[in-house]
Order: sequence, then structure tokens, then C-alpha cells
Amino acid sequence: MSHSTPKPPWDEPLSERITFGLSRLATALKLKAWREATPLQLTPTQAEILALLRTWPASTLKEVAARLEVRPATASDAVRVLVEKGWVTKNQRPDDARALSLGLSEAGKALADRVAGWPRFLTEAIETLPDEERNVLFRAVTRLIRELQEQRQIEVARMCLTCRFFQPRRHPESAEKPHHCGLVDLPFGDLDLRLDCPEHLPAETAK
Amino acid sequence: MSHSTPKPPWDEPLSERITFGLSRLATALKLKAWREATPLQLTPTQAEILALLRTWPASTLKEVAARLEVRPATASDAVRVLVEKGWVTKNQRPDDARALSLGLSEAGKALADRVAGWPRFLTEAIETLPDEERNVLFRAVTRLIRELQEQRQIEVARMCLTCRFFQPRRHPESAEKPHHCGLVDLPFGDLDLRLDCPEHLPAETAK
DNA sequence: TCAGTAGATTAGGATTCCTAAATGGTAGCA
DNA sequence: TGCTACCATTTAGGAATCCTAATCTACTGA
Repeated sequence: MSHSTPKPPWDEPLSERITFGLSRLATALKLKAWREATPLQLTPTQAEILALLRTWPASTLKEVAARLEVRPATASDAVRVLVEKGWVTKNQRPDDARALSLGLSEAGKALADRVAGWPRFLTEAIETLPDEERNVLFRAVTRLIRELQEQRQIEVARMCLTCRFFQPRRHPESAEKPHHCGLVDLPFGDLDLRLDCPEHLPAETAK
Repeated sequence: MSHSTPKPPWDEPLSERITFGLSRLATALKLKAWREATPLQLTPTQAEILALLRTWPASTLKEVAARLEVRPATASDAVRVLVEKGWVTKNQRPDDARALSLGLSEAGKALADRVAGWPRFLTEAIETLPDEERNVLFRAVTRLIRELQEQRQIEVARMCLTCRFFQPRRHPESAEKPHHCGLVDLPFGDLDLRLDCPEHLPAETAK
């Protein structure tokens, strides 16, 4: 290799350029959230709460705040408004009189259905990617989230990788579906991994 | 294929799960921006402006607002504070007395340097990915941004793919560096693509 | 039982967003 | 030149998002 091709004069590492790109996507998501929420008389935070309660009914306020990465005070305020508007119900937990059990009213459910599909524009863009690229993108995103979770940079995600029912590589003979979910007792593959499974139970904790 | 392996009982399409994952990363970025900005007496928006002016000095207010995806009024307010604090300079454009030419003061430059490396936590997580996966991630993010740009879902990015100096596949014989940058007159490859090149000139527009 | 801890709320303040309107400069055109 | 339409920026006012700190009530463990 006596004459290697010269390098372009810019030197941003690839990882930094990826971070930059992801930041741009984050900005787009934020903007979209505002633009779409306003016509429905919602704020982005309120919309997020509706979508969250759709998957996770009976959440406490603390859980909601954690998932949204805001302070309980902020979440409390947003929930108050949602209750006033009649979309969210607020009950006491049977097992802990301090804690709330939040849920959706009938009207709230309908609204949550609309709101849940929101970042549709991004989903559609992802669908234009070549299959193989999309698959790798999913794997990469999954790994990133797990990595950030281990570094305590992100709220714990209820993903297969950290679930007690998850049995990785139990079927090494299958290239397609090497893993196994002990809850539904079925084999599945990397591309079936869930990032937010309602049945998730942490691997370590007993209680 | 008489007995295919049964499917797991969940059915979220892959694209939706990727969107979900990217949304989580966006939330993490937002949170980090708050946490890191506060100790420096900055707000996330102000920090973003500093980082932007570092790469793009002499920006107008309108350009800043567009990149941040906020209204000019919002940007105007943030800039006012930065000028008051002595980090940003505000001059009139020589070619248009209506427009501003924003820049960094000496103190502002130092601060911008610190601020620019911020989403370090994400960059570090990306660096833990296997090489091949990271490469594909970059390609996918690049494609997504371009797709969103074409759909007018995102502010125009000054990326190679839309630059007049960009000559795709000019060197088809090279697997490594098939493209060519007409400005620096050097070949380069997919992994060298820039998402925010200061020399960028749009392909179509004349002047 | 009682101190310490935990979940939720409230109060107060700075910031972020928005829309709408005002100000002053530019540019095209008769 | 003068007129008009447009453009960049700023200001004003209001709602929502964030924060911290303090408070209240309920659980928990020694």
C-alpha cells in the first residue's frame, strides 16, 4: 500500500456525526410533537402521558415522571390538567394509599389511540430504508438503549434484554429465532425483541 | 415449510419499535441538555445557539431559528440573553441592514467549545457498538435525514448528498471511496459523508 | 410506637414556546 | 422617484414546561 488515497480534510469521528444526526432527529420529533399536539388542545407532555397510560394503565405518578424524565412536580401538573379535561382518571392504589393509580377514561382512550401513532412521519421514513439496513438500525438502537441504561443515563426500559423471562440463545440451532420468551413459551429472534413489554419483569429483583 | 415456527404474540411492526427507541434517545438527549446546561448558567436553547455559532459564524437570526426549529421570536429572546451575558455578538449584515450577523465573543468561544461536545454520553455509547453496526447506523441516520428533508419534515441539512460539489460514484472502481468532493477535489466514501458541512452549496440554486 | 422515608402536591420563578402586531429596511415596478 | 409588497427582527402577552423547596399524608422498620 505505498500510495493510499488521501483523506478528506474533515475529521469529525463517525460517532460524533451519528450523534449529530440523532440530535437532528430528536429536534424534529420535538417540533412535531408541538405541532401535532396543539390542534388537539394538548401539550407534548400531556400527549406523552396519554400514550404512556395506553400501554401502562394503573401507573403511579412517579412512574410517569420517570418515564418522561421530568420531575414529579411537572408530571403532577400535567396530570391535573388531563383529569380536569376528563381524559385521565386518578384513583388511589389499593396497596398504598399514598400512591396514585392513573388510567384513561373512555374519551381518553380514543384520544390516546390517535396520539400513540404520532411520530408516524418518522416511522414512514424508516419504512423507506432497505430491509437489511432497517434491521441493523433496530439492533443498534436496542444496543444503545441498553448501554445507556447500564450507565444509568436513561430510565430503565422494560426490554426483553433485561427481563427475567428472556432466555437468550436457547435455540442455538436456529439462525432466525435463537432466543426464547419464558412467559409465552415461544422462540423468537433479534428482530422480535421488544423495547417496552408490558409483561416485563426485571431479571434480578425478587419481590 | 409445513411447520413454521410460531410467531410471538406481539405484533408491533419493526419500524414502530425503532421509532419508539429513537424517541427514548430523544428524551435522553433533552434531559441531558437540561442537566448539563444549568450548571453553566445556560438553558438548552442558549447552549444550542452557542454550538451552532461555533460551526456557523455570521448566522442570521432567521437561520438560527430555522436550525433550532423554533420561531424567530423564541430565538430572538435567547440571543438577547446571550448578548447580555457577553457571549454572543450582534452586528448588522453588510449586505442587508435588516439582518443580523451573529457571532461568538472570546468568552463565548471558550464556552461553545465546552458545550459542543455535550451529547458525549451518546457518542460514547455509540463507540461501544461493533464497527459494522456503527457504519450501518450512520448510513441509516443519513438516509433518514435526507428522506425527512425531502418530505419537508425537517429543516434543510447541509449534507454532502445535497451539495453541488458532491459527485456520487465518480470512482466506481473504488469500493472504499467511490464519491468525490469537487471542492477539496478528493475522493471519499459513504462513511466520510458530512451532515453539516460549512462549505455546503445547494445543488440546484444558483445564487 | 416513632423516626425516617416515600408519594404526591403546592408555590414561586425562570425559560420556552406560541401568536399577533409593530418597526424599519429592501426590492420591484410604474 | 415614489409606492407597495415583502422581509428580518423585536416586543408584548399568555400558556406550558421545567426547576427547587416546602408541605402533607402514609408507609416502614427498628
